[in-house]
Amino acid sequence: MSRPWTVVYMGTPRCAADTIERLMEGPDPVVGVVTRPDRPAGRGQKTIPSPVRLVAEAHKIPVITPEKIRSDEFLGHLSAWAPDLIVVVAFGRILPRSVLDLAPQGCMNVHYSLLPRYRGAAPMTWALVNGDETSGVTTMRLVEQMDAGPILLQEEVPIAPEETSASLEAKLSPIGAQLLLQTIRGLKEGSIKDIPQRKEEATYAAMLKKEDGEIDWTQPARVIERLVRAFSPWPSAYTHWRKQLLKVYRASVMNEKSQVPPGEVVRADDQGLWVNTGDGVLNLQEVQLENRKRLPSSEFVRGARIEKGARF
RNA sequence: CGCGGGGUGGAGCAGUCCGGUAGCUCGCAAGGCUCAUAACCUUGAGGUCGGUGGUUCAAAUCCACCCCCCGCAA
Repeated sequence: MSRPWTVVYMGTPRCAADTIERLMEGPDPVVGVVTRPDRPAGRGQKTIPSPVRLVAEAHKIPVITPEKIRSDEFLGHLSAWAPDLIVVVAFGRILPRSVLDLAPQGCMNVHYSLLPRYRGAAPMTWALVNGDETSGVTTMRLVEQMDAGPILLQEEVPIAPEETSASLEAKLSPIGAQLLLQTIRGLKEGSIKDIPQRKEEATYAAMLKKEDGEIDWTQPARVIERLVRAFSPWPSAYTHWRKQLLKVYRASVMNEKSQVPPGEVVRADDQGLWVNTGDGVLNLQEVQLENRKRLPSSEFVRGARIEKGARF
């Protein structure tokens, strides 16, 4: 096999952290890491380092957290590291031409969808919202246009019936890491060739907005159930009850119809919280009222004194 | 100093404003009923009301500080 490639890694969240750990088990040394600056997070604006930063520091790899991607300072750092290859996983920033062209082997990206479908920030979530039966992971070369570069390798992964964004991410993350190693190996061997994306088949997975999680009770039960799964655990599907936010973490479609208006409680007992929708009854199985703990709905019902006829 | 809500038998909650017998829906135990049951009836056990200090004849309740949990925001 040919000589190792030095790699600079860019990424931020949990799945990117898992991936760099796997990458470091491979033959190619990670010589530098770029991640988002520590941000105030959680209550009391405590500053939290990104998951990728924690991993990098634990392995004593140099880390930079540039505020500006388009700066000479940033380019200077990258050049000093002189990477053969730049790997980008869920970094959350668009890279300029100058960065894309910096490494001899270019920039490679791991994306959690079967491109060209679901280009963009939240591919797994939107695949679940749409009720897709499969998702997947793609490695590709980065180009200036977001997620539009040539595909290197791709692996399809089935979506389980009760899949949530959290479970799908946990599933795709190691597969992506594996695919990344495989891609690098293949590129060295010359066994992989670029496959241009069919841009006419491209779809876009927009960044999630909180309001996207608001439940429209006139929708079919199965559509709402998918929304609940897709937005679990973040940003979560929600509705309102007595002027308070009620998050819904788990729901299941009941084989039952009701004549009451959509959003009305059909039944509330130790079997859960049954609510009518546009086309049938949905059982909210796990909920969380504002300021309270996340609970099985049977327990929520006990304390909240919510009854048949209540409206969301 | 980002904003806000909460901690009450094993679970989920009410009671706190206006201090005075520890309450609700469940769970648990025993007994009853029943062909039978996760159903129903009766009875019972189980609590230093997050902690410490203060005010008071008297504190779950009022005051001060501390610990823990959560929603918003990011």
